[in-house]
Amino acid sequence: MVSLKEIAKSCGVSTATVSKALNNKEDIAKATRERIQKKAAEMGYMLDASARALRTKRTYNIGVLYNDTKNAGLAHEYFSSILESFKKTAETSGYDITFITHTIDGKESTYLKHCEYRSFDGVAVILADFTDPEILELVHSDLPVVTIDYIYDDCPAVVSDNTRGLQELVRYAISRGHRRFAYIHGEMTEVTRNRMMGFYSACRLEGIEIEEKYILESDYHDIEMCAERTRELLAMPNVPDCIIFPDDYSYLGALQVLAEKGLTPGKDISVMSYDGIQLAKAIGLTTYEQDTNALGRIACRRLIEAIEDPEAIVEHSVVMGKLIEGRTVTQKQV
Amino acid sequence: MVSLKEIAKSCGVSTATVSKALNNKEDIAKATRERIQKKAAEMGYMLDASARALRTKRTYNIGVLYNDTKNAGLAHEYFSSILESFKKTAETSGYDITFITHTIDGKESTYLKHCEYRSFDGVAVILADFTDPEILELVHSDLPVVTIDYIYDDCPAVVSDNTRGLQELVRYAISRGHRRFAYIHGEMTEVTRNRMMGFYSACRLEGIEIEEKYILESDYHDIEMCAERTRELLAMPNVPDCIIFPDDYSYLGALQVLAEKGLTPGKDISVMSYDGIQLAKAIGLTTYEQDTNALGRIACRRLIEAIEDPEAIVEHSVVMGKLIEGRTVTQKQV
DNA sequence: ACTTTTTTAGAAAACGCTTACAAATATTAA
DNA sequence: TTAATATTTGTAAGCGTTTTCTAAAAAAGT
Repeated sequence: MVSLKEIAKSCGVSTATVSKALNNKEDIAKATRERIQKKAAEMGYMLDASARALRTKRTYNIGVLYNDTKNAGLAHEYFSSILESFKKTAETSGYDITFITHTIDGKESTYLKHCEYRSFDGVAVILADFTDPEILELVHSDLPVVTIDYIYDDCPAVVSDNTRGLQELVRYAISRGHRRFAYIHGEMTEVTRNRMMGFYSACRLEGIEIEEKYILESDYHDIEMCAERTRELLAMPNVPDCIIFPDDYSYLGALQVLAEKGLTPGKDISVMSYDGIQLAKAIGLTTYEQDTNALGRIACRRLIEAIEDPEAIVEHSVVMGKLIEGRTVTQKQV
Repeated sequence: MVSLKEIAKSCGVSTATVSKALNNKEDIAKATRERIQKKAAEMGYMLDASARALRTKRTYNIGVLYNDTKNAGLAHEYFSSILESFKKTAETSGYDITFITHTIDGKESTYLKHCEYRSFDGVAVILADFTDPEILELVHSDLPVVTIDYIYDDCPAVVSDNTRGLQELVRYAISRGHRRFAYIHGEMTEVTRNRMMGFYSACRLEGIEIEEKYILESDYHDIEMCAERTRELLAMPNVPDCIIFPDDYSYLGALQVLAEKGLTPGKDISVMSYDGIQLAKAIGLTTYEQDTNALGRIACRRLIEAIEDPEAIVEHSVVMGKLIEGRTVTQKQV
């Protein structure tokens, strides 16, 4: 490719001058600047990211980490949708996105090492086992890090208001006359704990008793397991009148089971879930939509702030979602 | 970070020697090599990718391009699932994945420029408007490129056997007694053309007449539009007995419409679609599963071949899918 | 013991860029 | 006009690697 040197030669100036001209530095005459920029464009000049990075210690490259081993990874719409919005925001700020792995040169390594190798300016941890020592190491390094849906005290985080989400769902169902809830929740992560807090507190506030047997653990994004739990639930003597599922996607498992039993959601039984992915809207599922767009955007902004101003105060942002009123919660007569 | 120089000092050798030792070059004594490697590990040395790239012109970084403006982008399970498998393969071969954009430094640019800027070793074009001049420019540059589901003569490609896929679907439905087909297909891309070829040829071979009015154009991944087309179809005087939809996801739109009309798929009417995403399996949809795993893996292998051996012959691989027999195609009495 | 060959290590340049500092030129002040 | 100041350009070093070529040391042949 054509380099600074060639432009310098062609313009009869030094490479320093060319560099300054192309970077719009102030200590260069306007006429020269323009002449050089024009020439550079003509010659099809393109900056070499490696060379600049080597010199400036800035890569304008952000590492994105996810290690959702168990389930869907990228295929999880929640994740991909956050990533998409993160990427867009990064793009307009001049940053690129590279996936973090823990292999370097085909050899096993650690996340942190990989980040050092690539000299990422910062890192976003989006969907991960936040107790993984390798991730802890990364988070506690001096690299700027932002986490999504998990809070470490010392680094910026963007979280969804999971507690409020479940509160709203429960209150909505109560307002439509439901009293006997079941909650099939996801695996016991921080997110789940928050949701359960919302669930219990809303019930208590409304004076509703929760029988423990109606609280079942499943997994996020796991259609099979969710189907199984639903089957268990429906086999109980006193079937609840409203079931809350871990997420929209896993609800698809339940959908089948309900059909088998001849139950129509929104008529014979009420169901709600969480996420608000497109699929949910398509099938009219009542759910709580996470604002993945905001999550990605804000996370990216926070990270870039942290990168560009190391003294920036660590902030934890909470992003509100909204109830999507589908057709799966019946209006009961009182 | 600790650099070659510091290891050199600490070991009392030159940086050249350290470099050779760490790269397992032959012209270094085994004892020194081991001593240096040990020391490097102790000191927590990590290679600097920028420096190496600057010197060697190899970044071990692959650019991935998708520009699915209209619809889902990353959220498309077909895409994310290919990407996931591509990424895994790249990882084990020592390559990282970075998204290609057409902004550099926050300013509009072109895909090709961005690739030059980042010095990608190669590029994968996965989901894109393959007629976009910017993409053509990229593909016809001298960068190694692999395309997925689209073939340019002069660069390696991995494609799904779309023609065969539709043939199998049609033949399956025919074997179960269907004769009156409707096909709501996606927008007119190469993929769609291939699928239609499969559709028409299978019908012809089985001596089945296709009425043009039963062939409707919709979009991939567009629930709304698919619902609308389905509605149109169901309003026709002679409702077809088997409808083929663009893809599993958009079928969700049809699902609603069918329910409205009181039609149960697999009982009152038969439906099939394409992709074989998890969702389809969950709801028992008869579909043709694309082997996204193989698509991603093979694409990555081809690309790395092209990168590492510029003389490698250009190969186009076709990946077979398989029919997923769900519960949405009835068995008719003859 | 002396040459020849092989093995091992180092010196130095280069990759493309930025930047502190010095130098040259133009502008203004006195 | 001359000195002081402001503006513009250039010099050169350095970022962390790799690599070619040279040199020294060790091993092998005579």
